[in-house]
Amino acid sequence: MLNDRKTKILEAIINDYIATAEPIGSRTIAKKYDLGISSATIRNEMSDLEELGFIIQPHASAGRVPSDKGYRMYVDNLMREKELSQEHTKYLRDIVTNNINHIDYLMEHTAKALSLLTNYTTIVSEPKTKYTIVKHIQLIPLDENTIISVIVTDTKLVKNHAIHMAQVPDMGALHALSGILTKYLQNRLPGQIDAKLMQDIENELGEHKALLAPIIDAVLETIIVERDVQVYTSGAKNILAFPEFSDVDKAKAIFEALEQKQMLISLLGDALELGGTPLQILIGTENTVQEMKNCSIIKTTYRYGKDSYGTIGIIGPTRMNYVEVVAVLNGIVNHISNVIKKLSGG
Amino acid sequence: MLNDRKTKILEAIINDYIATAEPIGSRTIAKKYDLGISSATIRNEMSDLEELGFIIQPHASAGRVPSDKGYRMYVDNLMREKELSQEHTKYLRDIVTNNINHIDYLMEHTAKALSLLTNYTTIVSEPKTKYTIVKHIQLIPLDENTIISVIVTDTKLVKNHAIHMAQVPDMGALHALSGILTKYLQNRLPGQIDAKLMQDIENELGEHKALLAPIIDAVLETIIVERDVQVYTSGAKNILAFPEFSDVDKAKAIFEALEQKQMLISLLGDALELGGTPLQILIGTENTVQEMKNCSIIKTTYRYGKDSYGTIGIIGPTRMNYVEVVAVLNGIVNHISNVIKKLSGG
DNA sequence: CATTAGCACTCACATACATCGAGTGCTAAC
DNA sequence: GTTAGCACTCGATGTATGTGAGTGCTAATG
Repeated sequence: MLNDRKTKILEAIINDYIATAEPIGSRTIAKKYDLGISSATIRNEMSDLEELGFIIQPHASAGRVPSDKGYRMYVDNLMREKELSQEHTKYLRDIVTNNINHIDYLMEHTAKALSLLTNYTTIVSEPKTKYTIVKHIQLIPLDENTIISVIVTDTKLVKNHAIHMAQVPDMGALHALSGILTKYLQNRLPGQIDAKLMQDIENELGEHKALLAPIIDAVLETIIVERDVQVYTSGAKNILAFPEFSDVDKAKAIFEALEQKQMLISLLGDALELGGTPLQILIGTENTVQEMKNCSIIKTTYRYGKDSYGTIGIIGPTRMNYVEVVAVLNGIVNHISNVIKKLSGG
Repeated sequence: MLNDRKTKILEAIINDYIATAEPIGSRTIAKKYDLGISSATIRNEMSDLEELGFIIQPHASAGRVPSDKGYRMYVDNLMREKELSQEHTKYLRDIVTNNINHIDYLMEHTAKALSLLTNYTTIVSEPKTKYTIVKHIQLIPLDENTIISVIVTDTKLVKNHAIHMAQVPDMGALHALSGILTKYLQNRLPGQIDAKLMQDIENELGEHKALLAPIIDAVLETIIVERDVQVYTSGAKNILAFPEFSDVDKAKAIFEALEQKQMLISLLGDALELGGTPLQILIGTENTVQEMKNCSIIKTTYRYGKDSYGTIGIIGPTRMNYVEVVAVLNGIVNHISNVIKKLSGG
């Protein structure tokens, strides 16, 4: 651990660098922060801090810049948590309450709001449960040769598929078929849909057994959630505002990464496994994505109903405003969890 | 109209500039294109072309660059349409056939495919009809105090809303209620939902009349399509690859514009009114968005079922490859219309 | 008389070089 | 242990100069 004075100096460097993106020199610290010591003393301390790996000198005659290790120290020990302002709290709560019933709107607006408040890039992943199960299947006629299958899961996920056929059964038959399908497929895990079950359904469907295959496909597609975890991104353009990405090539690398859904998913990590753990901060090379080695990501999981978790992450340069982002993230996650709890009773 | 030689020179300048983004000089043309005239003659002709406004000299000792008027001439008179390669045709057709039943996947994958093929930015707007009408309303129980309302429209749009209540009616009641709601609200335009109709429904709903308000809200939200025209964007990062945007500030301006949904919608225009018209090309300042004055947009409408149209636009620098983009756009639009026609028989 | 060779001229861009200043490390004095 | 002082480093900035692609104009040419 560092002595008090070194700590203060490191903190000063980090705060200044977060604000200005310019290397900080000893004289600047001496003038700006009233530590009661001269620039020469600060120079000595900075030399030590560099030897310890907390700060880096970009070139011989420049000031110092925090290293990943420096930020890590800051985040773990120096940073004080901040309360979100009343105004922002209200803003986020309104977003959540207005959109809580539409998971897609909620995610879209949440992502947008967070990137607006923080001026960084936000990614949000759809909530998932370990095992999604079907609660209800409904067949709805659309026209002479199309029916829509609507599948509702326990996670309020509603998926619909169009099924084309020569002649659509009448309303009554469709309703009966919906009942049969729901009865057999309700509460099943994918592994439990076996040949015997299929045979049973087919028998009961009778003349309409041609419907079975497309429905089963639709059900499997719906409950095997990995199939399409939605990820929402917002505020990618904010990247361009930071001097560290004023080189177009660097900016381009980040943008390419951000358009790769698979990369985003792995960056956010598995919300289910992270479910319980608190907010996480990955600094620079601590995340494994090569293109993101100059970025930090702060992420946390939110609870959206029983056993259902999603992840929200905010990406910015390593010199991002950790305090602010942590406050905003904690705020939004609490709002979502609270509103959901109030609605569903747990 | 220009004489043959001027035309050839203008064409050479435009082709070269599209390929290289560098101003073209008279010597370059003389060497590269075998026009049988010397650079001096070309200089004279270029001087005329500049006077006529088709090309511009960025500064006194530079070559020439096409003006918006030059591109307009090229697009209207010089450009030859190109067939899309077999490989790309197949690629696009597969995208369409694999996703045709999921309008959201279709749009997402179409946008992605187009930006991949063209290396420009793609925006796609959801198909709409002038008047969306409700075909079916279904209430589905989710848990003790939540039901899901599923609203299916004639455009295969399926929207769902969660409705929270103290005590959810049983399955049978929900089914009956679905029938009543469908009966009254089916085939209505928003303007036709008046006080009298509401009263009729309320009477028939009896003890469940508390359901009416949220359902009506959901229906209105669904059929008043302006409420949320979805717009999908893909390949924004491609902007960064063009030297005309190597200045980060210019790139940033474009990105900000691209994140404004309202701007995109107005840029694409009203698909319904454009429905019949062929592909459109807006060059540079011909579009009204200030930030896009160095960009061209090529857009066209696709037909997604009866009276249902959406728009696809591709945005690039004014020196974009018009020939290629036109071929790709015509290709995808035909695929979508054809597949839809085959499926729905009209 | 349209075309072209030739030439002086222009101007963005690159290169070289001097200067400046923020910042450092080291030493010696306090 | 702290600090004043100083020589030193090196990126950034400014200035001069050269280079080359490109032009417009003029006079010669078939």
